[in-house]
Amino acid sequence: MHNGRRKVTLRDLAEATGFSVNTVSRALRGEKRIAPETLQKILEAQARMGYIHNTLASSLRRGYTNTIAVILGDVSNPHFGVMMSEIEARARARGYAAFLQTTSEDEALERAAIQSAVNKSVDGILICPCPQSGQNLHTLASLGIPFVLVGRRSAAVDADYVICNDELGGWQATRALIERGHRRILMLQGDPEISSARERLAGYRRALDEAGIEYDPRLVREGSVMGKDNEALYAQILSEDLGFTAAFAFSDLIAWDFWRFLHGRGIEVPRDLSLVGFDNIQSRLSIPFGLTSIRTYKGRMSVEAVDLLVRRMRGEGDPAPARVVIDTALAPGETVRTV
Amino acid sequence: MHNGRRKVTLRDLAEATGFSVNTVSRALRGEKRIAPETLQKILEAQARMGYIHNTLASSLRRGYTNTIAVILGDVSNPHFGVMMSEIEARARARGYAAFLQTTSEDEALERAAIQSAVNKSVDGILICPCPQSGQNLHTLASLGIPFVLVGRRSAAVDADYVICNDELGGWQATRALIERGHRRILMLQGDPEISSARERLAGYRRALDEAGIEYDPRLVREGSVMGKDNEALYAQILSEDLGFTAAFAFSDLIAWDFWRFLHGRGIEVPRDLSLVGFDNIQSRLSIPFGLTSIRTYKGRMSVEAVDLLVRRMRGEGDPAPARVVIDTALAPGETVRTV
DNA sequence: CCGGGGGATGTTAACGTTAACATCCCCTCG
DNA sequence: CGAGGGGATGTTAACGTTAACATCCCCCGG
Repeated sequence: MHNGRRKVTLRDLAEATGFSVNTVSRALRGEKRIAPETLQKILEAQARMGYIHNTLASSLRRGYTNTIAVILGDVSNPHFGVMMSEIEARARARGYAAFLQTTSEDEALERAAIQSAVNKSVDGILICPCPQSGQNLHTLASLGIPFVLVGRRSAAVDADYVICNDELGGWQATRALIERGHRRILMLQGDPEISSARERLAGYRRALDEAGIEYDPRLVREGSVMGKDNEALYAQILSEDLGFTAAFAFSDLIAWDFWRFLHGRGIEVPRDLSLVGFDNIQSRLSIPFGLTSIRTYKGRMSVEAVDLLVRRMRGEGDPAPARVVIDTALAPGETVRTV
Repeated sequence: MHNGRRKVTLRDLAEATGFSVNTVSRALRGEKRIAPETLQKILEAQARMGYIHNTLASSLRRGYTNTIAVILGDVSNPHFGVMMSEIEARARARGYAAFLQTTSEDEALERAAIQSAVNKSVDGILICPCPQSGQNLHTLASLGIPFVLVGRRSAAVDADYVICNDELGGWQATRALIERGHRRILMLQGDPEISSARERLAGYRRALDEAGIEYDPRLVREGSVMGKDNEALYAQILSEDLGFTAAFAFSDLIAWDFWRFLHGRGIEVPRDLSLVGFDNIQSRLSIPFGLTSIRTYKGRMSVEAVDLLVRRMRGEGDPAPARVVIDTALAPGETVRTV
């Protein structure tokens, strides 16, 4: 039992073993030119004295940290929770620690998160940009630190990105409803400031076009990405008598919110309204009454994003921005009814 | 636009403005004894040259990092996702960055996570100990770095903890079933190596006792905490003809797994079996067919845990270990049927 | 027998910041 | 008018590690 009073440093080990600080450092890092018995003495002293390597000092001297920052909106959303989990695992496998920062989809918090990551000298950043993040990304790009956009892209910077095929997903969701006879489909679009919201809408429109259904802009409604405080919006929508028989929500979270709201008004899913979400966050939670959704391959996206970032940090690979788009798939559930 | 070629340091600012490094440092930190025009010149140079404060060097010199590590099993579980989100927000409000590390409920990964956190000189640690983590906690305690257990406690160390009242939760869940006429209640206990599993079982037994129902150990089954690979267990349980009409699962995640398994065997919830989970992860996802569960107050737990840790890091407060237990509540759902 | 090569270790400086201490100057008060 | 005080700034060393370079010694080959 050590009385954690003062930290044990390389110098302490050096004094205890009679070797120089440098020799101790090299021994602990596993360099070759060390006599076996020297190594043994040093390792023994390390264990006995409870030496702990100081990554701060090491990183300062070496100039890199083997750490990446992961900047996401909100890990309380299982979609991001799973993404974080997968990213962390992949990063660890590639020798990097992953540092989570959350933005609550707020531009100022995102700016602070980037700032903090850069201050900490992370070697690279994975970021799912929040709405209005153009300036932040612009700043980030000017810093010269490698970064990869995950889940959303941005017109503000010509940067690497790894996203799912949102246009396809939007098409698949809408198509699933059209095939069951729906022709007036509400779209809870989320925030059109983010690319995935715009592209899912594009897929929605393409599906309508292909089916010869006229696009009605009154059926497309914007809302907050995190789904907070959307009740007024839902009430407004119901009051307008738009005649829709189905809804496609930007995310499962928003779909649940809407579902709960409808239930409170006596409107049942799928009896009175069919519903499709996005992200398939119930992949693990899947239950017999599951929400029909669009599956995104979070594991593949995470691996691609981490590996791409690792290549950038190492200066390997094609210098042109990589654009990785991973197709989505329909995740059948029980919330779509034939009309 | 700067060509991020080389980092701009205090020395560069000093040379550019003609002041000493120390003056620049003090100016940027907002110390008082700085002439207004000096401050202005320095701030201008900072903006112009794109100076970025190096937290590594600063922390090394100052001896603290204003960072805490949060060590959890698995953020892909919304329960932990929400906890992380709440902890991060509270930590930020108290002036600390929160660093997430995940263990996958594995003792070796937990050890690595603690090691990594300590290497990074975090000022404190919040940890939800995995099964078999006794030795890890013991090591951690010997290091003298402040830490607080969150969500689970441990017999291995007499440390601060903030947990929910698992015994009460277990009682509430079981009681809810008993009140609806159930007398043979399966308990999917999870891993009895963790305190919450043991205490929820204690609550289960107390509820049975109070109702005069005999305890049948065959109805209590252990399983993996993360719920992975429990299918064989579920099959085994069904094959035993135990005559239970209800089940109480260690967590919502395990409840969902079991539910899905049952559905695959043609057994419907709640028609054929009533089901109660724990954690109420659907608080946000709540739907008309929601799982009956036990609500844990994750926001309060997070605030208590962070605030307690902050007190420890500052050396304030009662030196005796704090034991914070926050009561749970029944979260009514649709998965309990009267028999 | 001597030069050279290479393995083992030591010496020194540097990473970028901060804190303690020193200095300088000007203004005020006795 | 001189001592003293305090504001503004500079000098120096240190945080703990690592890398470049230097040194020493032993052994081998010519």
